[in-house]
Amino acid sequence: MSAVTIYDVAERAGVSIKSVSRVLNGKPNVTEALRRKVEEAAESLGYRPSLSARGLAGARSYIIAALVDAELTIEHWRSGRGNDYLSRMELGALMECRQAGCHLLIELVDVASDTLKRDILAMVSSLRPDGLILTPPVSDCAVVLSALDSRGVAYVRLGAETEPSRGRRVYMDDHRAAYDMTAYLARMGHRDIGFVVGSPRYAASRARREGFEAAMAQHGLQVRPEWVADGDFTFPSGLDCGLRILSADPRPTAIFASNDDMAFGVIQAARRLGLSIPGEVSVAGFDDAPGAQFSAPQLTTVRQPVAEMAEAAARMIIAHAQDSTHEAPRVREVAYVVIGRESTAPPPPPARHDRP
Amino acid sequence: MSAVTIYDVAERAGVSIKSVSRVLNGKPNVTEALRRKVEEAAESLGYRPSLSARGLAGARSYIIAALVDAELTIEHWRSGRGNDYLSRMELGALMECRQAGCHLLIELVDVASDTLKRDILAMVSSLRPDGLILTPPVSDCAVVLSALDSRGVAYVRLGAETEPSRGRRVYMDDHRAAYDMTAYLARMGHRDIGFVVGSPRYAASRARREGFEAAMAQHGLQVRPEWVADGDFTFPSGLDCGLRILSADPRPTAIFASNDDMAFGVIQAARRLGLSIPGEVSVAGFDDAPGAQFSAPQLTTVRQPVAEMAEAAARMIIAHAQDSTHEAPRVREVAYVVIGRESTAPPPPPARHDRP
DNA sequence: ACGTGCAATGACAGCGCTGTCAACAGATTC
DNA sequence: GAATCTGTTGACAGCGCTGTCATTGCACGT
Repeated sequence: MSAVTIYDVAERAGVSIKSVSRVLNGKPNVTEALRRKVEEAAESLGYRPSLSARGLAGARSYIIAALVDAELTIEHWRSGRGNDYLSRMELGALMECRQAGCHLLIELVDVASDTLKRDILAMVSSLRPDGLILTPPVSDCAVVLSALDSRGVAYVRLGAETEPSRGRRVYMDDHRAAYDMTAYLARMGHRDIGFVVGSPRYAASRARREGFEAAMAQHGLQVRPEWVADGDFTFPSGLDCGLRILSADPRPTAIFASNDDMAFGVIQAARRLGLSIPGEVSVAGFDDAPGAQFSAPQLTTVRQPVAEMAEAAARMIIAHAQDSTHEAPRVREVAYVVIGRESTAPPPPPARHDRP
Repeated sequence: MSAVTIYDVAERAGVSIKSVSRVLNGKPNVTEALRRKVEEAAESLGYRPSLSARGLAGARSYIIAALVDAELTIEHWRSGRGNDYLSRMELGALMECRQAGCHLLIELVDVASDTLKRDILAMVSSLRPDGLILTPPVSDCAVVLSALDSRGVAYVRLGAETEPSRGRRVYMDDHRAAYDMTAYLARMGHRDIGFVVGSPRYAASRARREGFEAAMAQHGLQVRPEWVADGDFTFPSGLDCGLRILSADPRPTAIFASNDDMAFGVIQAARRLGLSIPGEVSVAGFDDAPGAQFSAPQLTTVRQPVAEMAEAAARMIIAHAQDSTHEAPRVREVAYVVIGRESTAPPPPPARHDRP
């Protein structure tokens, strides 16, 4: 009826609870005979140590907490949409936790709160997690980082751009990815390329824009202000920006949006304006959102290996928790993939505006 | 530097730790003066009780664990896709947890494991969660339910169909939803409707098929075996089933797939066979997946309020944890919405096969 | 023979809370 | 005024583990 404790196992195996503890935690200096006895007893009783008791008594809690932006979450919740990034992050983290006998806890953080520092400290002292996985935009929040640093809590910043050498970090090169996508369009023959900027809350937005600009400069192409619009990563903002950019005269032959939702918006805008895609306008996105391969047309985009990033992050935390003396790498870059699909094609023959 | 404990608060407020505990847990029989003193002290120290200590000492753990099918998760992880259902579930659960000061923990469960019962018991005694949210197909797994029942752990079954009166349950009427969607197609004028069955691992698959069949019977329409194919909720299986059904002669004028991913597969199949949608074939899905509104054409589907379901589930658990004597409702049905989009339209004029 | 060193094991305290129960004050009764 | 009750507060044990340190047993050297 009631739960099995370490005392039951110790009694069954005829040893002290300390020995049981040692065996179950893989501590050294245990004879093979003892190990077998304990393992058998534990196995036959279906014993698993209490998370609370371990957390309270020992240095480790076997908990990894993922910090997620509350505002973003509320937004998704209100609109009834899932969060693909978050979901993929969790999958990766879960796979790693499972192996290591850790537990994944999702925690909301309001980075706009003026008690943010307190909130973080309170959360940390309440949970005492083995480590934290910070998702964007939390991973770029200086207040959070300094709060965690002050407590010496291990954390891994996912997709962080600012203060690159602070804490542990697993990231993708957004700058280079945006550069590559822009170059991809340029190689196709596009010279007039528009850009939809992402939300300023995310450091990645800036990196993507700068990557775009760098590629344009590198290819001797001009970034025209009327072909650049500020979105906020949502579909409506993409629609809006798309309408604005495509109403310009002359209009670009390609538009690169900072994420897929906005790219869908741009596609919608083009449709409203009677422009065919990719015939008259090419559109590229970023993220490889779930809809990207079912959209009309299928969307050219950049795929970010979010699950892989989270796995690496969880692994870093677990390695640190198991042996904090052994210095493992604190930074890891993962590879992105530019995925060419139907929404991009060479531009129509230049007939609209003259070039000497 | 180190964490704030209840002792610090008690000292600051000049009271015993027990009084601090009472105030912070909202227990009765505390004078206003004491309450204020304690609250001030706690506030000024930024105190938050240790999860582990509370869990160990008291009856509650302030942990709600969501049980997720491991196989499903691994599948998603391998293919690099997110899990929209899971994501929306979490959003809802998180919103509720946040309010109640609970923490959400995601736990993988392998329902195919032959040590399943042990696994569940071990998990429960290790975590001692206030309650569990069971997601499909775990919510329909009898072994899990009986393991939990034997320990008296509170759980809420999400979208469960079998043994309706067992445990707490939040569900949507899949049968009626499928019925309604079928009726929607019939009202449009379709008489020849195909169906793609979902994975037998999910009880919902059966409910949806039966809803479809009931509606067909009700409308005097015949279910032709060659127009029904067994899928497994994946895109490739949808493609496969789509090809099979649409190659039949005669072929149906509409196909209703048990979920959106398979509907996308059917659309792909139609495209390969040179059939226009919805001109020659109408396609309907189920779930309102993220891609459904960006697909070509936009997909007619059924929307399930997953976040709302999870919210209700979390609320049930919290209510029970706070006061297990007060008997709250144990079953809750939520409303679905049939969303008509571009992928369905009246059938083409009957010219292919005769009817007297 | 005896001491020395080291590996294996156990005794015990204590992590930070909550539950139980006792102590005490003030109000109410006869 | 003593007895009783009610509401408020605190002392203390103990939840199930891990960390520290003591103890044991055994191989080795002299």
